Amino acid sequence: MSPTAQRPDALHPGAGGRATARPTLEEVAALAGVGRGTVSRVINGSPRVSAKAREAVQAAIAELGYVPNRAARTLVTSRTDSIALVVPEAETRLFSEPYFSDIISGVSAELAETDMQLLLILVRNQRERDRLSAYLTAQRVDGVLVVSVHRDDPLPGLLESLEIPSVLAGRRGDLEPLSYVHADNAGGARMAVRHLLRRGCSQVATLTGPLDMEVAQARLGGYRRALEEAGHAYDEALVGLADFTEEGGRVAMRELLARRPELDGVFCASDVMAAGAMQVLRAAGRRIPDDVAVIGFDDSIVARHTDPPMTSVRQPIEEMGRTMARLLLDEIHERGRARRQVVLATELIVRDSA
Amino acid sequence: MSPTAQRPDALHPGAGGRATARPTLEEVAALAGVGRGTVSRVINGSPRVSAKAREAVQAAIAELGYVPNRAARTLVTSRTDSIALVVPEAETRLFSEPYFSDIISGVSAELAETDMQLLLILVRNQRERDRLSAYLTAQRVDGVLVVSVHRDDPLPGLLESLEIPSVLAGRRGDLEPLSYVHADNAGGARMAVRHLLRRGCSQVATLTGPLDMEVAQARLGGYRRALEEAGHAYDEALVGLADFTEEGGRVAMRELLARRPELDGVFCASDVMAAGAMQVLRAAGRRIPDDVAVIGFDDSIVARHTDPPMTSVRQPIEEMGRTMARLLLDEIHERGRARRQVVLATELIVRDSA
DNA sequence: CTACAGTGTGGGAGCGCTCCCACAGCTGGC
DNA sequence: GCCAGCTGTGGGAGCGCTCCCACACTGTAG
Repeated sequence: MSPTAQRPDALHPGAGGRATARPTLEEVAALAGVGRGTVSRVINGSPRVSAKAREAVQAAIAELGYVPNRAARTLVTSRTDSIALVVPEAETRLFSEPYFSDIISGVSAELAETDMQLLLILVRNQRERDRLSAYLTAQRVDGVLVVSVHRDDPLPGLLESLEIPSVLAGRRGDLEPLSYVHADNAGGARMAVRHLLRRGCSQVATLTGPLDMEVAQARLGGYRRALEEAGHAYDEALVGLADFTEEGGRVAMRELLARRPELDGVFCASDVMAAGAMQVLRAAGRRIPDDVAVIGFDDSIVARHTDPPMTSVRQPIEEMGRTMARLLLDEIHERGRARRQVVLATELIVRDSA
Repeated sequence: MSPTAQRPDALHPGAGGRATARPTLEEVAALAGVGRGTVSRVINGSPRVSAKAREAVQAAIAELGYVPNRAARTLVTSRTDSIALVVPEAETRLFSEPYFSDIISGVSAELAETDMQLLLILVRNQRERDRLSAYLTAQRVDGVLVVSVHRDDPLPGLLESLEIPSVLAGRRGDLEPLSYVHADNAGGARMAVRHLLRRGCSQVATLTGPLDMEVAQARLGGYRRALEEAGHAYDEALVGLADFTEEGGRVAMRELLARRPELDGVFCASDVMAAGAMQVLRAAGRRIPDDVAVIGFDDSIVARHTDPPMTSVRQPIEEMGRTMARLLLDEIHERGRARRQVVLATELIVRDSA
């Protein structure tokens, strides 16, 4: 709420040549020769309207080009018919490209069947976080989708206490109380590492994401699991802590190479990290995949353009978006039902880098 | 407006354990010992309130955790304090990655200073186009931003006739009546082609975008201009019609190579097309840049990951987003003012492909 | 015939705000 | 002492809907 200069043109109410005032429900009723209640019933699909009245109303609506005023409806129903997709912006940068837009695609595909409108809200600093809190508190949406969650993010807690229907992409931990959809990160990582081992790699390293994110933890967990299953000892020196970014991948790869020059395989928890790692490896004179095999995660557009094209773990991102939307709609329509939690399968896309 | 089952839980009004009802302005007034008008004035930053009253009101607001009900405000002011960013989804796919999210970044950075909320609306088919029309007609936003426009897109026309403040990213043609922001596409293309010529290329081809888009036309125009300035004849056989996509780039490149095997430079109107073209060139045994120099457009993430890294024309996408938002806010606040049209400079980022 | 359920309907009340009119209190000039 | 001109204030009216009660009008049963 900015404290000043809210209405720069308060002197000219309705000025500016805005098109003629929109017809109201009252006018439709008058034209159709019925009462307001009947028009409302027709608009909202109530069955208790005679065919004759319904036709008269529909004709009047068509003639006047009537469109209901949502604010008025919201005021009385306190439904808004819109849901928010909240994106911690730092995240957008990291996951970059397709992840973000594929989620949106999926969500909006699912919403297409509905009257729900999708709102996008970016949050990248404290100021915007506060604005969001106010926004949510003002009940301006019927539900919230949150893309990617850090363990210490206050937002899910806020959503919980506000009792706003919400679905997370990913989760904070095993005991996530909110609904969520996520990919089988551990399984995908395990698959990737097994692929490397099967290929004959004996010194498999990994580049992780930020470990305050459950995704990153899960992928690291899958890596460990695959090694253990194959009887390899877990070697901390083979674990490079990074942050999902390309630059982070480069830095961590360099350190890894210094610590364990003999490594012959790297599982990276994101494609862009893998791309960074591949640059470093090539600069160090390693051939890919002959000297070092590399696998990424996400199967993003980057994976298809590296040299050589990158083997990567695909997660069904658009499907995740669809599922999130579906769960959220369920939760909105039947308040108080149990939380819903869905895990979707991942898949290894084999190209030339491993 | 779905005609059925609008209110699945009409039987349990207020059921579901939603948190206690939000306080209203009336309650704030009662607690502060003032009238509704005074509270409203405080909230809206009117100067005509005594310090004493203001403090009392602010204390009451804090105590009750009062947040104004936007629907009620919208109902009376017919301001919504939100603007829509409309994305023709097909477009998203093409421009893919950073373009889209950078625009959003810019817009939302500019909006951060404001009370305006950003809504994202995807339109990918006729059904969604209709929904959007209804949405806009219902005046649910104060203004509209449209990302990338085809010459025959009905949306700008609709915006014009609805007299909704709006700003386009790009334009339909020279005589665009709506406000717009776009990059200097012709200039960027010209720069790129001049770079190729200066490098010694004598047979410079181009891959275009879909020519029903002004962007594509402008980039082609810049290509022609640079050739003419250098005294080269315009050779239609060197122009490959494509569609901004990678696959389109591959196909067009193959045809180009068949028609003019002697070509030694290619200016591509998008990075992904350039990436596709590079694959085809390499498959045909041409070395890049030695045999054929390649330049892309957008300087997207793809450009940094091709082999060799791609020279590309950068447009200041985030800045475009900021500017669009700024123009739109201006237009919203001072209705009836002239349309605003801004062109931002492009820049050639030289890497190894040319 | 009256009683009674079941339909379809009209319209009052009210959602939570902003707008604006009326008015109280307080100067200061004549 | 009065009147004008300020401030600051309270609260009525009304934005365009939905909800729901009351009521007319069927028909069928008692």
